[in-house]
Amino acid sequence: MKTTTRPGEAPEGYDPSRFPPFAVTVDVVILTMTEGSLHVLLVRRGEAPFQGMWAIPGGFKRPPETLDEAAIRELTEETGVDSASLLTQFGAYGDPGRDPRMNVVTVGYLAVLRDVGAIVAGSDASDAALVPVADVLKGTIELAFDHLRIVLDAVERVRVELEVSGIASAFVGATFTLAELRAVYEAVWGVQLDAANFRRSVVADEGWVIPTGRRARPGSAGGRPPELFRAGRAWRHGGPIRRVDRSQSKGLTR
Amino acid sequence: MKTTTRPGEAPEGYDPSRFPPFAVTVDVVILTMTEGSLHVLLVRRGEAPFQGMWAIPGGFKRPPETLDEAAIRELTEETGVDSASLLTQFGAYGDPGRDPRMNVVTVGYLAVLRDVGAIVAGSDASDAALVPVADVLKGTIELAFDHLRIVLDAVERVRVELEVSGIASAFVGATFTLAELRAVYEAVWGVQLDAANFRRSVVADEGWVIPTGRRARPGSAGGRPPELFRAGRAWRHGGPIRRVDRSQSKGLTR
DNA sequence: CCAAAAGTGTTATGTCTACACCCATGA
DNA sequence: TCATGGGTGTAGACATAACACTTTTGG
Repeated sequence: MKTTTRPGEAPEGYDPSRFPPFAVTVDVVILTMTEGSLHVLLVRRGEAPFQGMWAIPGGFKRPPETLDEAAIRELTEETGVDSASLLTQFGAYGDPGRDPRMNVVTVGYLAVLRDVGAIVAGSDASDAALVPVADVLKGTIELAFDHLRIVLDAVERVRVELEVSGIASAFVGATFTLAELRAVYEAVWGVQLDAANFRRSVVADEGWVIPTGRRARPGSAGGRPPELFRAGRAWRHGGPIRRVDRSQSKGLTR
Repeated sequence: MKTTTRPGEAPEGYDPSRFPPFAVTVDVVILTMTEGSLHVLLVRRGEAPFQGMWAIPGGFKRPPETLDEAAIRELTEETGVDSASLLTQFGAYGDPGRDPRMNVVTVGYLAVLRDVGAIVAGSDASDAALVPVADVLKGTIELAFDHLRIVLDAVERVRVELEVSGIASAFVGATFTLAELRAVYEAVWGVQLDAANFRRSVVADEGWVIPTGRRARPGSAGGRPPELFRAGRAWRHGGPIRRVDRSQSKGLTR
C-alpha cells in the first residue's frame, strides 16, 4: 500500500493551505432543431487565445452558486431562456494546457431548446450563430480549445438520452405532430423511421404523448391534417433510464 | 440579450487575472463484489472536518495531469491496482460549502474491480474497509461531505452500464462461470434471473463470453461442474450502448 | 441412490418490421 | 381528380419467459 490521500486533504508533501488553484468554468452546449437538422449555438471569440474562432458559450463558476446554477445562468445570459426542457451535466474536462493561460477545469452541460432561432437573432448576429452539428463533426467549422470534444460528447449524450429517457419532446413545441417528433429521432440518430411503427411505439406506451384533439394545418402540398399532441409525464426530463421494469424480468433483457 | 460571456474569459466586471480560485479534487468510488453483494471501498478520515467518518478515497488533481490520470493515480494509491477493468467519470460536484474549508469542485470516478478484498486487507484495516453498498444506501453507514450523493450516483451509473455495455465482466475474474456472472446482475439490479434464459442471452450474442473448454469444481454440495468462460471483446469497456444497430431499425425501439 | 447445480429443449406469448391499404386535405 | 402526407391493419420474423427435462457431480 502506498500513500493514502483523503478528500479535502492535500497529498503528502503539500501544505494543505496551498492547494493547486484552478479556475472552474461551466460550458453549455445548446442544441436545437432547425431546418430539419440538429444545430448548436456557437459564439465567436473576441479575444486571444483563439480570437475570432467559434466556441461554445460558458464562463466562470462563482463561489456562491452550484454548478447547476452556473449552467442555468450561462444559458440565460446567452439565450434569455430561463428554463431549458433539458439541462444535464455530461462531463468534466481538465487536461493540462486545454486553456493556454491557466489551469482551467470546465464542466460541460447540455441544454436542449425548442427553437432558439429568434433568440439568437436578437443578439449580434456576427457574435452568435446556430450552426449545423454536422458541420462541426465534419470539421468544416473549427472550434476553440477542446470544444470539439465537448460538443462530440454532448451529441453522443443526446443520442443516448433520446433512447433511454425520450427527451425528444424537449426539441419540439408545447404541441407537436408525430411527424415533428419523428424528425427529431431521425435527425439525431441519422436514420429513417417507419411512420406507422413510430406512431404505435409512442402512442402505445401510456404517458409519452397525449392527444389534444386538435389538428394542425396540412402542408401546402396537401395531405391529411395531422393530430396535435402534447408531451406526457413519462419523459418530462432526465427521466427513467430505459431498462424496462427490471423488477419483473426473469431473463437478461437485450 | 443580456451579458455575453465566453469560455476562458472572465464575466464583465471581473479582472480576468483574478478568477475565483477553486481546489479541484478527484474522488473514486471503488466497487467490487464480495460475499455475494456489492461493496464499496471506504477510508476513515483522520482529520477534521468529518474526523473519524467514512469517506470515499480521493485527492487533489495536480496541474500537470489530466482528470483521468488523477483518477488512476488515486486508484493506485488506494489499492495498488493500476488497471481497473472499468474507470469512468460520472459526475462533477461543486455545491458551495460542500467542503467547509474552501471552494472545492470534485470530479467523481467509478472503478470496478474484480476483488479488492486481499488488497484492502494489506492496508491498515481500521483505515480502509469494504462495506456493503446496501448499508450506505440505507444510511446505516454515514459518509463525510456529500459522499452519499456521489456513491448514489455511482451505483446508479453501474446499474445503467451493466445494461448498456455489459461491464459485468469487470466484476468477475479472468475466467468465470455463468453463475458468477449472473450473480453480478442479480446483486446490482436486485432481481432474480432465470439461469437457463440468462445463459442463452449471454452465449447467443457472439463476443460476450468465450468458452475456455475447462470446467470449475462443483461446490461441496455436489452438482455438475460448470463451464469456465472468459470475457469476449464485446464488453471490454465502455462498450456499445444498447440501442441495437441503429443503422437498420425502421421503428422506434422500446 | 439422492440432492444439488449445470445445462438443454420446448412452447406460449409478446414485440417489431415491413408493407398494404384507407383517410383527409390542397390544388 | 390526383398527389401528398396522416393514420390503421396485419402477417411473418424474431425475441422472451416460464418451466420441464437431462446431465454430472458429491455424499
